[in-house]
This record gives sequence, structure tokens and C-alpha cells, in this order.
Amino acid sequence: MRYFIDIILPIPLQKLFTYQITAAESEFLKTGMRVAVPFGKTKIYTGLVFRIHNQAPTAYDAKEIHQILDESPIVNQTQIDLWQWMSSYYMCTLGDVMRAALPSAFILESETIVTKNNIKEVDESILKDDEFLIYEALHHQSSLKIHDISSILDKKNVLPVIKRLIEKEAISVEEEVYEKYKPKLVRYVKLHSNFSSEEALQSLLETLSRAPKQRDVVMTLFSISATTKKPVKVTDLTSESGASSQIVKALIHKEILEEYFIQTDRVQYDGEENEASKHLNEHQEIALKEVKESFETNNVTLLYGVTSSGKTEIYVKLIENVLAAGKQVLYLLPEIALTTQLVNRLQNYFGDQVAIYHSKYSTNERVEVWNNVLQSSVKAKIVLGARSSIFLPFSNLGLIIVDEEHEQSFKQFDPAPRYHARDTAVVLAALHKSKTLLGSATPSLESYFNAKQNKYGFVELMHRYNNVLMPDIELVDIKDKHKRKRMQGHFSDRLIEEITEVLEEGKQVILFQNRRGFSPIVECNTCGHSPQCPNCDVSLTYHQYRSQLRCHYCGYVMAMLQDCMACGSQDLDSKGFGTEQIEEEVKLLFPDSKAARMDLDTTRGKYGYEKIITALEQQEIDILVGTQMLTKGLDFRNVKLVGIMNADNMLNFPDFRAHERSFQLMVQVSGRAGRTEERGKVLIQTYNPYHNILQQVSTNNYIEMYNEQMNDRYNFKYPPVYKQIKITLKHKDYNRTETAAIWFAKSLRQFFGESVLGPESPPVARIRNQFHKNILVKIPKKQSLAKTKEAIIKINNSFSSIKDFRSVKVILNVDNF
DNA sequence: AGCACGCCGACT
DNA sequence: GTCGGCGTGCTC
Repeated sequence: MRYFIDIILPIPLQKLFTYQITAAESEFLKTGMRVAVPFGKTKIYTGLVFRIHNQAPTAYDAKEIHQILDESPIVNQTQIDLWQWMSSYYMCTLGDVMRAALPSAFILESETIVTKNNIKEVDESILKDDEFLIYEALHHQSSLKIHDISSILDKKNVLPVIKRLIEKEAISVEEEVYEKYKPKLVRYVKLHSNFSSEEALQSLLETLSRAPKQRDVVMTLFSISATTKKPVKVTDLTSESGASSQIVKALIHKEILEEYFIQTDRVQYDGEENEASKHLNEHQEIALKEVKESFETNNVTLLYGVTSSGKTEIYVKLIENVLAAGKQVLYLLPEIALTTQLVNRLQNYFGDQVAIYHSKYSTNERVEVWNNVLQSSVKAKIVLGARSSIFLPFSNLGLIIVDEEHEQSFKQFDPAPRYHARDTAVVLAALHKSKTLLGSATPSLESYFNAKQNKYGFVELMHRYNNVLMPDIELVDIKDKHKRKRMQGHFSDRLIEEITEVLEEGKQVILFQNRRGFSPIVECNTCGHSPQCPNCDVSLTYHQYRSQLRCHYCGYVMAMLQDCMACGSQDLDSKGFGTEQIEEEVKLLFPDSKAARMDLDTTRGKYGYEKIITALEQQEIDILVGTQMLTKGLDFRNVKLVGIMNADNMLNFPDFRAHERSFQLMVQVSGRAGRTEERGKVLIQTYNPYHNILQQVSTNNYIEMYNEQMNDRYNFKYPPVYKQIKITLKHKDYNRTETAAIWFAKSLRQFFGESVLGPESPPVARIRNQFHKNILVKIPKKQSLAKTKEAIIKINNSFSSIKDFRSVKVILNVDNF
């Protein structure tokens, strides 16, 4: 009997790969364990065991595996089931899903290691110059990596040289796989065992009397271990005794102290233990009861609670119930380390049972969380994380909460798998036979639609906590203000009045402008030329701080121009405005107040975001200018006024969801105002105060917005009424992209007729020197999604068998919103 | 996706 | 003449 395994490789290939194993290996291996396998001519890849069987492949000889990497599975069957669902629903390969799911430290790659061939002496005269250089280098170093060789020879392609050296039997190469995850070891010290007896200790202290500093260290060690009765960390010892690490080193060297290491988690919560959860008010109690009732008949429930209604407290009560039943909880929230505020709250209630998982975590930190979840450790009873936390190895999930359910950052756009974490969470919960709670103050149309169709349960929470009034929203017509010359820069007289008043009261202001930088377009007043990105079809955005022009699509940067590139005129003007410009105007208008800015440029780095939030909480900032980052669930006690600088640029965004998004964004930003006793104020500046969406925002009328938008969605066949798949073609040659797109669309029309839209060039037709074309397939509810996808895959296959089109990249995006 | 192989222009 | 550019095909 022969044994084989089918494995998933982290590459975008549809097929699984079959390798040979021995009988013993077949006993040991389980689905979900990692193996290192040779792949292609040289490389060694990490694969995940999918299936163990006895069917020998017919078309080829299966290779043997290189190594088994795990003692027990790191991925469970439920996860594999989820991966399969994702790969079929989102039209990507299992390898794509695997790559996204596993922390990168789990996916090892081999590195080619070059060593000297010691078997026989090499006649150095037959070596050419570059060959000799490497041969020579190996006399000093026992092994070299490809990268080292590149730098020795100072050229990119060194493989031919290596090949020649192998032929001359001067060197040999091997592939080395190494573990990327390094457990964090903390250095501890204790008294060397030589001095365990009373006399030895006595004589030691005498010897040390002539070395006062060393004596101090030893005495400090005694006092620390006497008070804490725990192992003593080297860092604690040095800081307590004030001695340098050199002295400790010397003591270790003299065998007076002994060092040892203990493996520790990188992320630890060392705050206070459980604070009892808060009492719910009557509205929250009712909502909680309704959610529980809803879960009796529905797998998914939508909790629609206005901003500041205290949804979190309801979540906390539900989490308590699930924990009491001995199950795990996944709490999903939108991207960014917005977590801080919520993390603190949850840790106050649940202590170190809360684990956190998001993109700013290092790969080592992720492995630790993964392992804690895998072992159902108490440290990971509750996982709080961004979209990728749906991939963690839960074994008995009791509840998934998707907070701020409407947020678009739950959808991954690039790379594949292009999944929506909210929808995937619903499937994941179903696999665990548990429940999903979606929460939002501005539900996405699709979730509200699902609730209305009775697909989801529905619970409302319409009272703000402490009965704080909803903010008072005022629309300011800046067209009129411009006419009457009542504008100063981008500030209307009304906004200035309100800001002044709020600042006098000692309260804070948030100004929202959904565009970063100083101004998006720089234009020459003489010839009208404006600097464009060389790689993308967009004009460069002026960033005054650092005086640069930048492309927001590819990251291209150049110094700000002194004179026009086309005509040399020095009369340059900037059109449009971003957060930077607003911040500057604030500083001019309110010189006595402290202004700060929060956008992608100021929140880089692991703690960039937190710093600004803390400063705002500590009231070190009076006026905060920011992009949509501001909307993400922040809870500020002292903010009384929110100003939206320009509502029109969001409303006019060319996307079928622009109106829905604008509504959500504006309601969410408005919710930041007046979260305590006092009623907050919101000013929205716009050229078109009669726009329906603005009217609906100002009256907080979600239902009216929903009905009106749904009407459009019905009429124009958009989601959630129709399903939709977007196909994007990319290539560096415009004509080829176009012919390819026309061919693709034509083939699609043969199947789907009028449901196919395009091909169309997106607003930014070229990004990073690649031309884009979009085709949209609209799928009526009654049309089979599976059959549609099958047809698309078939078309895609015949597409890529056409020679001219093979180099055109095709991106399939299911539910591209 | 990588990576090797193979075929063409621009340099020592 | 080689170096390195990229188009093509394959990976158990």
C-alpha cells in the first residue's frame, strides 16, 4: 500500500498537489498540519495537509515530502471548511485563502545556501574572476546566501555564476528552511547553585566585600526575590540596583549568578482583574432581551442602535453569557488600532481573557494569539480583532459580534481573497452552529434589507445613553455665503461663530474633511497645466508639510514645483482642499487654540493613532481636523461641535453607494458630538443644502434614506437587490487591455445578455503604469450564483488560453462593495 | 505567484 | 562576444 497527501500550497493555483509519504508518516500526519515540500526545480514551500489517501496519481510521479513541520494540526477542520467556502464564493484559490489566513511566520520559504565543496581540491586557475571571488569568500565564511553573493559581485543575476561553480565542483548548494517564528525569551537570573549552602554563601559575601557594585547586585537580587517570591528578570535587577548590565554579565561569567530563559507572550495584559459589568438601563435591557429572543429563531441578528446608545454594554452582557457556557467569542471591528478605547473597556470587564489581533501586530505577536486560540487558552476566550481574525483556529465559537457592521473596511479589495469579513463571519458562525450579531448606528443597506426580508432578526435601540439628545444638525449653504462674502478661506461665518463659542466654553471641536494633503490639484494660472503622476492618471496632491507633491495611488513623491513645468510661469495656484489646508486655516483663524490633524499621514507607525487620541482625551487638543478615520467609533466626552467642511465631494463620488456612504459617514461623525449631558452641535457646509441625503442626515432619518436608496437600487439593479461581480483587467498596454476587455465582455454577454455592463475605464484609468478596464456582471436574485460563477470561470479559462491575452491580469471581485 | 528556460538588443 | 531584458510555460 502506498500513501499520499494532497496539500494546499500558498500560491494562486487552483489545484492541490499530491506528494508521496511513508506508512509511518501517514500515521503521524493529520489534516491541518504543515509540511515542507520541494516544488519546481529548486524551491521548498510550506504546504498544508488537506487529505491523506492511497490513490496514486496517474499522470505523474508524486515527489516525496521534505519535512513535517508540526506535531499537531495548526488548522482545524472547521477552518478548512471555511476556506473552501471562501475560495468558491469569492472565486479564488485555496492557496490564496491559506496565504491570507495563516500568520506569515507559519509560511516558511527556503533559502539557497552555498557552501564550499570539500570533497576535492579545485584547480583555482580554471575559475574566472567572479567565480574566484565567491570561491575565495567561502574560505572566510563557511556558507553564503544568494543575497550575499549578489552583494559580493554587485550584480543581480548571480545564478549563472553559481551554476558554473557547481559544474566545476567547487561549491555545492542546498535549500534551507527555517522557522520564522521566534518565541520571546525573557532573561532571568538566580544565584548559582554553587552557593546553595549557608557557608558557601557566607564566603561569597566576604569575597564580594571588595567589589561593592557586584555586592549590591547580589543583595538586590536577594531583596527582590524575597519580596516577590518569583523568578527575577535581568531587566528588573538592573533597574532596581542601578547597576549596568556589564556587572550582571561579569557575575554570570564568574559563576556567581546563573542566567536562564523563560518563554513569554509578547502581548500581555497586566492591568487589574475583572470589574463588574455595568448595569443596563431599561432600553438596553429590552434590547438585550430582544436579541436573545431573536437568536432563538435567527442565526443572525441586526442590532440597530443610534450613536451613543450603549451597544457595547449589550455586547458585554452577551459575551458574559457565552463565556459562562464555556465558549469562545469573536468581536470583529473595523480596521485600525481604533481598538484602544474598546480594548480598555473590555479588559476592564474580562481581564486577560481578551486577545487582540489586527494588522499592526507583528507576525510573531500574531503567532502567539493564534496558538492561544488553537489551544483554547483562557488568554483568548474573547478575540477582538479586525477582519483577518475570522481566520483564527476557533474550536467552539459561541458568538460573533460584528461591530460597526456597515464599515467598508470589512471588505478586502486586494489581494485575493477579496472577502467581506461580515459575510464570512455569518458563514463561520453557522459552521460553529453559533450566532452572529451585527451592530451599527447606520446599518448597511444590505443588512437592513436582509432584516426586512426576515433573513436576519432585527432589534432597535433608539435611546441614547443617559438620554442625551441627538446632536442639533445645521446645514450651511456655502454657495450663498460665498455670494455674500461671508467666507474666510473654507470657513463660513456660522462655523467660525460656533467654533469660537465652543472654545470659549472650554470644549473641543472636530472638523471633518474627507481628503488628506493640502490641495489635490496644483494648476498654473498662465497655461492651465497641472502636474500629473508619471505612473497613474491622476494629478498630484500638494502636501505643504515637507513641500511635496504626492500621488495617493502609487505613492510617487516629488518636490513641490517653484514654477510651471510646461511654461515656466511662477504663478501657480492650488485648487480644492484637504486636511492640511484646513489645519493651517484653523491655526490662522484661532491662533490661541491648539489644533491637530488626524489622517493617514499623521497616524503612521504603531502608536501614531493612539498618540493623537490620547492627546484629545487629555484635552491637549482643542480642534482636531481629520479624515474619515474620525468616524470609527471613537468616544470623546468633551467634544461639543463637529464641523463637516464640505459635504458635496462625498455625495458626488461616482459610485452607486456614494449616497449611502455619505449618510453613514455624516451620521457617524455627527455622533462624535455631545456624548455626555450636553447636547452637541453639528454644522454641515454644502453647496446644495436641499440634497435629500443632507436633509435625511439632519433629521437622522435612516428609514427615509433606506427607502429612497432602495428605490434606486431596484431601478438600477444594484445590490442588495441584485448580486454583483466586478471583473477588472489590467495591463501596461492600453490597446491590449481594451481589446481584451471587449473580448471578455462580449463572451459574458453571450451568457448573461443585458446584465453585463462595460467594459469601462474607471475614473483613474491608469495606476502604477497599468491600465484598468472594468466589467460588471449583475446577477438577479433568481439566477443561480454558482452557475454564474461557473460560466465566468469558463470564460476566464478560454480567455487565458488566447496568446495575446495571457499577460493581461484578470481580477474577479465578488460583492465588490 | 515564482522561477527556469530561451530568445533578442546594448555594453565590456 | 556576454549581460540582462522580458515573453512563455510549468509546478505534484
